[in-house]
Amino acid sequence: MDIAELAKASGLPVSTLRFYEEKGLIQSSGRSGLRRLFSTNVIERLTLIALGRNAGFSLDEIGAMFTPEGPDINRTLLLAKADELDTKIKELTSMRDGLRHAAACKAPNHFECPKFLRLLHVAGKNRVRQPNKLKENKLK
Amino acid sequence: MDIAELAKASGLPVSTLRFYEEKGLIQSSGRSGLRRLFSTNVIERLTLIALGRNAGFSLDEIGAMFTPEGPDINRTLLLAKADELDTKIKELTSMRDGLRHAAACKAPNHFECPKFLRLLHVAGKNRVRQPNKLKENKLK
DNA sequence: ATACAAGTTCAAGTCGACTTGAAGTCAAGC
DNA sequence: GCTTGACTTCAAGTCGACTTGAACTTGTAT
Repeated sequence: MDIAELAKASGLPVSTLRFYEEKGLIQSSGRSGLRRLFSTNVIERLTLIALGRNAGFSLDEIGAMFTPEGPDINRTLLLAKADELDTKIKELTSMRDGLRHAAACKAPNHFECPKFLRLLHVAGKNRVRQPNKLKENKLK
Repeated sequence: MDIAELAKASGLPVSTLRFYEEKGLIQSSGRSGLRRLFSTNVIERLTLIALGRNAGFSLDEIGAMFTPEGPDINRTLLLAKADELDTKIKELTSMRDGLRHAAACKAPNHFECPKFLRLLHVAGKNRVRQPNKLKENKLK
């Protein structure tokens, strides 16, 4: 399929697809004239990239998980990333509970509520920078 | 306390603290000459900001959760954010399972493994941009 | 043959979240 | 009274992840 079809199928702008190809995250299976041709499996790959981004991994990190540079360097990396996710899941869970509690709490301000403060101190490590919202493109 | 102490206590660079103050995310309780003075409760606030960032919220979103602009606009917002987190937690969980499986799987490549593909398709929405790692500053 | 929509390249621009640099202020120690 | 070091402001720079624009090529449709 051509780049427009892939864009449609993946929900990503063509500019992003070209950008990802340049970065080596996906590859076109050939050209018809100038035009890139993609096989359908890149859709899966794009989904995986989206998942990784959503999980907070950078494009470079995602790229590293794809390419099997060594024998099982990759395997180790994947497990390390899975562990990172475990940590993050715990953090998000306390954050979520904290928000729910904050919304329900009677205390004049949350910093006076002991329950909130407890939640707040449970998490309190492993901070990661991460800005920028995607502007409305759903995959699938 | 002065800005250097706060930096030490929070693990954040002073440049970040000034930046956050400019953005209205924290406030100094006064000045001694030119120098900002902070009360210790900003540490809690900074922890909260860190948590929010880690959860994928932008500084503006975090700011919105703090300021009680209306009567219970805030409450609604907090609950909405909590729901976003629920979604994200589910996604991260499948991602984590996917990674663990991928690390263990015998299939020649993961796209040929049905279990992996199933996991892959379970999540597949709600993508969010988010780059940039923090360069080693632990809070607390 | 000719237009045109959709593809292409490459350079430059944008956005959020900070960081860095230049230039100035000021209390404390010599 | 002068240096020093920690603070200050304000403008500009950086980084990742894309997006946009200008200029060019090409396969179909008239």
